[in-house]
Amino acid sequence: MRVTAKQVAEKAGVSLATVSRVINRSGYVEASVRARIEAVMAEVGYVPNRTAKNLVTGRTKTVGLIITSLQSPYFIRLTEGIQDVLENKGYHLLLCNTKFNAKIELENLQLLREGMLDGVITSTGSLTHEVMVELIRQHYPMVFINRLFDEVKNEPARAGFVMGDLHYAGLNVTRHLLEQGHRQIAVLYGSANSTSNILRLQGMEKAMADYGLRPRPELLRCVPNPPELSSGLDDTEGVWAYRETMELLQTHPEVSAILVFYHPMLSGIMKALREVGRKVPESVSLVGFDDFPLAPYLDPPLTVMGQPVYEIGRAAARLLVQKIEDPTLRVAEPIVLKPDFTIRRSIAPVPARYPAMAAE
Amino acid sequence: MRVTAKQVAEKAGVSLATVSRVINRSGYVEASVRARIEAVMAEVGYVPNRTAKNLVTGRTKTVGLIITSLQSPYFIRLTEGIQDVLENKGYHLLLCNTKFNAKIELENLQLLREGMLDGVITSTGSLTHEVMVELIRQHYPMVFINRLFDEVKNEPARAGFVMGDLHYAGLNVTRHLLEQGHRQIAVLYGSANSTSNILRLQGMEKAMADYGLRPRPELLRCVPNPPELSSGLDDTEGVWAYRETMELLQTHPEVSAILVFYHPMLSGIMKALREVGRKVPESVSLVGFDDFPLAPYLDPPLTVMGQPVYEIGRAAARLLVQKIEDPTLRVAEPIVLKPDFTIRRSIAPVPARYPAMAAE
DNA sequence: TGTTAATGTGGTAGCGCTTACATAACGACC
DNA sequence: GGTCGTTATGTAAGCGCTACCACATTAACA
Repeated sequence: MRVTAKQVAEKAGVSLATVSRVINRSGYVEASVRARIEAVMAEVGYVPNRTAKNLVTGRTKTVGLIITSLQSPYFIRLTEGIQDVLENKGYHLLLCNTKFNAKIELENLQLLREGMLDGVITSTGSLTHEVMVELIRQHYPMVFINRLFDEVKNEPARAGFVMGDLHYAGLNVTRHLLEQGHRQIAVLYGSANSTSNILRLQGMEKAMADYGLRPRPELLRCVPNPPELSSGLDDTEGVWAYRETMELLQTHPEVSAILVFYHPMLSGIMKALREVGRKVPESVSLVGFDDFPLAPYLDPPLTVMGQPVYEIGRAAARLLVQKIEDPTLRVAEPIVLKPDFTIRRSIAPVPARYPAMAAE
Repeated sequence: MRVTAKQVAEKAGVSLATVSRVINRSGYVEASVRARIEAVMAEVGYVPNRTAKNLVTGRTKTVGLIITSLQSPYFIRLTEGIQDVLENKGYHLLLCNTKFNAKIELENLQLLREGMLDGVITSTGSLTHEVMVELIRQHYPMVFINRLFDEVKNEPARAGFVMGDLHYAGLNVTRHLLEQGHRQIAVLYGSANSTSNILRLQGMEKAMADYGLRPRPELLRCVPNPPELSSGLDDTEGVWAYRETMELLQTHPEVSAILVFYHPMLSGIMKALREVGRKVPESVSLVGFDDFPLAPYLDPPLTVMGQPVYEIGRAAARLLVQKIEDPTLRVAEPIVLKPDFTIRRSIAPVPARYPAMAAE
């Protein structure tokens, strides 16, 4: 039924080894023999079995990418960067979309242990922290995006790290808002305890500290637990964000600016703002993190603090492939890329008629 | 170094077969023996090798998804639907983003032949038509989204088809515009000769025919050739769409409505409209195909003709898994799902002051 | 002529697992 | 007591390929 290399060998009157050499262009094969074998392969429609090859080489030329959502332009652009690199290095991408569900994430990490993946790139939060540390210690090729592991900082490992300078990002956005008179700054983020959000929040704290202020914990809102989220509903994250924003605005109408750390929440936030009649930017300023093509065409055009996401993706993929192909390569310093601030119309100074927003 | 099932067997004092039975929960194993084996597995940190299993079973529990872009909310939502189903059936997703590059598409289809994929779902255009037909004839499990193959219509095959009713979609949008007085309707689409675009255009033709009109070919604009596109540039499709739209508006200022078949073009189109001072919807109406969370928050809120994309994805994945697991299952009628029209503010009647737009 | 290196080909041992198939013990049942 | 079905375990034949080693031939050069 399916033709094997052995059958090709018999039909061409050569050994299996020679056929293998032709397939992989390895070793020496006389031109005429190669031609004969290739003719036979074409004639019988031979296709090599990749699974068998994977078994004997111990490689699959496949890497896993673990993200939490496909609705975020950040993950999308990241994926594009990664894929563009993988593609021209001959690797394939197995996509795992966790929707903040640790079980799904663990199942896909298991594929790394099971030898189905040569390596993994993760850009998720802290749900599977211990397992990650364990895998790093076992020297599996992994690259983490916007995430660090203090536990293994000084251990030899094949793990790599690529980051945007998120502390700087949080600091700059906050400073910009403070300069415009904002004091009641709210944050909506997707994942508690994720390195990226922690860094951004620390940047924010720093900027506020420079003004002798501190963020108000009740204005920092996070995504709910996974089971609630992964419902397959259209715009799940938006629906949640809508509820959270409504609650926020009703209990804290003094909020004068909102930082959106996680873009899938944007639709819900804007819906809530509309419903309660808070115009952007006249009555509330809005800043997104990470730019996307339609940001300039929103109403109003969205100001964003962006990372060079595509480049981050490329760097991550390059690093991972390096680490896969050279097992001796050990951890280097994290690769850090600078963010860029794109100011559009969704930010405005605090209006004088709302003193509560400027109150400290 | 890595522990194998054989080593586990030795250490537990049983045969390899029994270990395999424990791993797969197949056949009979005495409770005490099972416990002993499991204890050994835990002790030595045994992880089964998936590649070896794949080789002997001839299955990988992995399916490929081929799309043309990640920047389209259509593909994103489709992917989510597919993944949600695959996940709970224990399958994994290998993602192939072709960016209209036939070479990339072919390489990934090859994985199907090579046994690395159990099946494939495609949602792309016509670049690899012959190969698809060949694969269908060879009874590989495949599901096509918004695409039909007349050549194999009456042949037994494992191929499946899932579609939105795109003819109906094109017809309805066009009719709606005609009713508002529009006559010079332009279309910007991503892929020439793709079944979905052909169906939408046929729907459009039908609607116009009802008015005694026909679409003007010079107003129907398609994406350029692949090499031009796949540049890794930020918002590649948008940049192209910008150029195309500028050209369109300059040579045909009488255009009063634009249908956008491919969402990644939207940013470029809106940029062009802004630059030439064509306000939406006052001086030009805009309709997108397929809804997305931020559509209501664009300026102006975008009217869209949407498909139930998530459901299409789910149906496709279910069908594919069925066909993988039951090789005798043969082609059924295409699954067709109805679209839904969401009218927002980006459409308006043709203004009386622009007679050219209403001219036939 | 002998020595060495380069070229070309075959044999075959696995990679780590699943899966017949064989075997055997044990009740149950007539 | 013989036949059967059920439970439980082992033996071994591969799945289709790569990669190592052995061997043969030729070319190159002192």
